[in-house]
Amino acid sequence: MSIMSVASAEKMLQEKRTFYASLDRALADSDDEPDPGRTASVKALRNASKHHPGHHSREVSSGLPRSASDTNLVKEPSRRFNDPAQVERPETSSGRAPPRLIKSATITGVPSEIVTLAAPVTAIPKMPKSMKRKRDGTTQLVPEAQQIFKGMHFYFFPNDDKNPARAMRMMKAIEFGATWQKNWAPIVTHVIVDKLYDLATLTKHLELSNLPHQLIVVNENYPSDCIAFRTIVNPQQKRFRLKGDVRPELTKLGTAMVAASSAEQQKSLELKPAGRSVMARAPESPKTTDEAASSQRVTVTRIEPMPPVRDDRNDRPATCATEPQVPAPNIDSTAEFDAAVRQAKDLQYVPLDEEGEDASRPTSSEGPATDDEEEPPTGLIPLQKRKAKYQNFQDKFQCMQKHSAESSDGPNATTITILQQMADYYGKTGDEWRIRAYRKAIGTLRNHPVKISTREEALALPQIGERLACKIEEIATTNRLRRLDNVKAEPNDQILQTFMQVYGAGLAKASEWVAQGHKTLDELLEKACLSENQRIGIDHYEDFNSRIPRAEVAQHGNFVRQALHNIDPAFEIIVGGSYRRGASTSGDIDCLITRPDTTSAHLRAVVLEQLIPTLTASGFLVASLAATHKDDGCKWHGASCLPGRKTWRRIDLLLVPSDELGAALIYFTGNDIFNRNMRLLASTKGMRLNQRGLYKGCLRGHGRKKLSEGTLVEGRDEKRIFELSKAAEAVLPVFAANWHLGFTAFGGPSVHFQIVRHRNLLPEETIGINQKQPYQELFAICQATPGPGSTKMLFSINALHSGWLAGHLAFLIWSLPGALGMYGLSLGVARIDQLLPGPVYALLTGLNAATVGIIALAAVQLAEKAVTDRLTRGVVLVGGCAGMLYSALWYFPVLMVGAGLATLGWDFGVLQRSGEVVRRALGRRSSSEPSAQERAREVDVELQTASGNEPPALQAKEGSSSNILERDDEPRIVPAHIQLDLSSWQTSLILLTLALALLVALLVLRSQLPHPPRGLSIFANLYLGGTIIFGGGPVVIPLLRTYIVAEGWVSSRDFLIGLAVIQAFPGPNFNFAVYLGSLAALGTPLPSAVGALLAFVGIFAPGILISAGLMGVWSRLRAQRWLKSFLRGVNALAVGLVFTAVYRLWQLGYIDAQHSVGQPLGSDPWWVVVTATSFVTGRWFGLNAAAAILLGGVMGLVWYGIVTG
DNA sequence: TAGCAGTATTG
DNA sequence: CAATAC
DNA sequence: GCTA
Ligand SMILES: O=c1ccn([C@H]2C[C@H](O)[C@@H](COP(=O)(O)OP(=O)(O)OP(=O)(O)O)O2)c(=O)[nH]1
Ligand SMILES: [Mg+2]
Repeated sequence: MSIMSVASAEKMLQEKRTFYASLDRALADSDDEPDPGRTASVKALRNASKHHPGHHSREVSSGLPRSASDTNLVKEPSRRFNDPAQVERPETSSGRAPPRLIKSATITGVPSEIVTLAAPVTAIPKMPKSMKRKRDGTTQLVPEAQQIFKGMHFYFFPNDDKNPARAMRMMKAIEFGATWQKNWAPIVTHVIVDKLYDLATLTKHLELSNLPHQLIVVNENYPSDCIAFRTIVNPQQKRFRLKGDVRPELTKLGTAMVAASSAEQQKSLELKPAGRSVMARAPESPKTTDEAASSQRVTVTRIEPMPPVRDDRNDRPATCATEPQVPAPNIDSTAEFDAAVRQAKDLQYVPLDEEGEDASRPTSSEGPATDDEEEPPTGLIPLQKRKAKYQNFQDKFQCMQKHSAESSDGPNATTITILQQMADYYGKTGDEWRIRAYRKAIGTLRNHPVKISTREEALALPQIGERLACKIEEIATTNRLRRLDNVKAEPNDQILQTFMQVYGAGLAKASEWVAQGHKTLDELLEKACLSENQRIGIDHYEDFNSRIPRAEVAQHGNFVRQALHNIDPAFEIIVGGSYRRGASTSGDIDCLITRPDTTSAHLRAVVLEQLIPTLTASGFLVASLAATHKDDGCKWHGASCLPGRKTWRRIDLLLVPSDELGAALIYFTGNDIFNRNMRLLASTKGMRLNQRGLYKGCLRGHGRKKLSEGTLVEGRDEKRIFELSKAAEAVLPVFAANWHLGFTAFGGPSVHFQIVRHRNLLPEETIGINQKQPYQELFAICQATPGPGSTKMLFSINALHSGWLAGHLAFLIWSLPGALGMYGLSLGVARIDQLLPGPVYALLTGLNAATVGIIALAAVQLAEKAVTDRLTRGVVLVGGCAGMLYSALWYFPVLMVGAGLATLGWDFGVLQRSGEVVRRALGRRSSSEPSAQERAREVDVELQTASGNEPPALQAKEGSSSNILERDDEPRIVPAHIQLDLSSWQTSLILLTLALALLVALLVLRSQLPHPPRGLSIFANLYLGGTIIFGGGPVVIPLLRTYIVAEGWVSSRDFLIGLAVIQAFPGPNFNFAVYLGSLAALGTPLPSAVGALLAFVGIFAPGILISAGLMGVWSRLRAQRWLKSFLRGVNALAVGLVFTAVYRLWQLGYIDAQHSVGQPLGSDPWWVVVTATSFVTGRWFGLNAAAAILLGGVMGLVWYGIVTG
């Protein structure tokens, strides 16, 4: 049976492969080129191109791919006479029809002469500014066969060439055979509308009430896509639709045709029309690349291996960006924060073999490490700047990618590299947003532990939609992507690429240059019109595009610092940017200049009038590229050059008044993506983050903000409170703030946290360190271990910075007040016993009802954010049900482990099914021991088919927690003192063993003693609870109920009273244990204080022990997929238990004088109202938890008043 | 169907 | 204002 | 190109 399922799965895969293959063939056919023929022509072309270099260059200068002409040479001459002439392209939909259709139409079409007659010669866009057509002022058309727009008449809107980009498009369109109709005429077949305009504007402009139905109206993407794919693509695609175009998709007539002709693509991958097959144009590519390479003056700089600390490497390889989401009280908060941090910090570089890999890493020539920035695969660094950042170097090595990539990174490495290349392609021409989408998708793929090979799997992942999913499937099954093949080897691309890397030139300028026919930088220097900065940029192209070794960055920094100190020693300078992030090489030197208690005016005065002149005079500053002149300006960009050296370096100075330092540090430490994510996060919280501060009350109607409010930033008085480490200063208020904001809003505070941390912590931690990394790891650890997250975080940070003692101290300060309060409460409750006055019952019931609402809210949010794939949802369900149906001491750990194993088994099953990698290992297993593994797999497959289209997709959404960081992988240099070497692995081992031993000992002891003393039992139970509670907060409740109430130590009513109160108490929810411990000691010889203490220690110890222990070995563990997989299940189950808590509390929340046991809240509709109110206000009205609960209390009292009065 | 970070400098 | 940059 |  299982075998069958496997077989069928395999068969499906096979089918897919053949399907793609046939698709290929089909496309090839449509190109009139049978496969073998294609290959042959390729060869021919190669030769041809070798023999006619001159020809090529000329072609290039016309701004279109040489390939055009090349292809033409070899391509069937038959093409020559069949010219489109689609003046009256039949069915109007012809334009919408995919390539093949058009081609056939073409053949039977009217001869081109007619067209020409009918359609006046095209108008010629005048290229912007300096752009002069080299040859005879006429646009050079591509060879006829390539003139995909032949017979088409374009009307642009706006129909002028003022905008260079548009002018560019016009030219291109003309080169490819279209005409530009300067005036509106019936002959127009296509209207190309700029993105900015909508349909209404267009129709108004044309004074047509409704457009001719055969007229094709598309946005500016259309011509470029057509050109990119060398074919007429379906203009109906959404991405070509303009704003406000709500017209029905297709005319009736068109529908049929499109449907028929594009069936294949639709069905397959919705590949956008894949155009001609790659090969058609392959020939020129060799030439191009050579040429480009030489023209590029690429400095092939060898990267300084910059052997950062060795041990550092070992320790941080990687980081799995994606920690299992752990439910935590501050749901969004930790998650989002974590996400942002991750994003910013590099997470996952996961060498398979850490040690071995490290050694060779910097230059490891084989590994297109898929990664960017500082790790060019071969020792050569194609220069690249920020803009080019995502670019890959291995275009040429695609064939090799598979292997190297596959082995060097996650299971989806291959897919990722290819997607990267797609992104690169779009990066150049396409819209930035698409790139953003690709980046995000790549990010989630990277974090995904399991190979994604089907559309459905992919679809289930966040940031991956229909279209990317299709692409992913294609890549996974064929290992390539047709579109990419088409796009590659676009000859001008290389040049464009080169041009775009000159400082001061971007896409627009570079395109312009290319269109003018420039091919080399030198040529630009002579002939093109350049801005001042661009000239410098070209003069120092190599300089500016080389990465700067870390040491040199520091030297530049010191140089500036010294000069500054000569002027005024109170100035501080911090080298930011990638340097501060710990990169081993930087693209520039980012200097942040500040001075305590100084205004920006003063800073500016000093820097601009003294520092810069001085440095310039001394020959250090050699160029000024952008300088502030305005009063509020605060930055200076230029170039510097160390004495005795000749390479110029880009240097940026940022002047920062002291009260903006925190925000400025965030900004300048960056990683641009991190910044963008932080800012996005801020905006979702109704705030605004920029380099000066964090503002709130930011309204965004359609575009802008209104209220800017005081900076929430500054560290302020929290310092007074805690004399501990700076970290404590930074962190505690955050958690405090977090509390106030309730457990649903960490967003603000997390931003706050960042700022405060930068401000207080960093300046003294010296420059040049990456401080985020360790924190990020701490978060990961705290999330992945049981116990209260925030508490562990606090403890760890302090321990890290100031030693164990400080860690404990901080922990006590954080949790003790609440614990004492709870203890006090327990005494009160114990005394009062049954004698509560009526209003108190009402109050408590109100609190309970509201708490239920809040917990339900938490449960829902957790479920939504942390659990997203089928399996874990199932686990949540199981957990919830299982928790409701039964509960016992042993039960929860078993459930947890079971859930962990389930996800583990699932992941393995999936791996096995789709990844050839694991197959053998598992196969071996299944043959000898068919049961377990095999069965698991079988279930998978069945589930999959049964559920139709939505198979596993593991560990998807990661919520915000994991993946914001799409690009992250700068190697980092982290100073030893800030690393997580807090514990060596020996220490770790000891701590972990201790935690485990204690657990075992307690349980054994307790079960062995016939009458275990209450104290021991309390401690044992809570210790056990502390060991298995992941995520704290709500999760703690059902467990404590079982472990304390079910034992009969504390009454249900008292439990509820405590629960209601703890919600409004500061400190961790785990303090609830103190209360319970105290009460549990009642009626035994044990003093209640001891009971409380035991409970306190018992509940906190395991978490602290484990997380402390893990710190030393975390970096090794995190890379383990199985661990992530396991934790995923555990966490999901924990979420399920939260639902259980909702149910149980609901059943018992109604306390009154008549009953000693709580009644269901449903017994009086009012409590339902209260619960609903707290849920709704918490969820949709942004009311924080504490407030919602208090509101519940008030409502309870109101009820009492009404009922009794 | 709009949104995707938020600014600063240049020409 | 658009382009480029951080 | 994804999300809401
Ligand atoms: O679009 C951007 C670009 C940069 N920055 C911030 C973050 C970045 O860290 C800092 C410095 O920019 P730079 O271009 O120098 O990047 P970097 O992070 O220092 O990398 P490198 O200089 O190594 O290229 O400015 C942004 O906020 N947005
Ligand atoms: Mg930099």
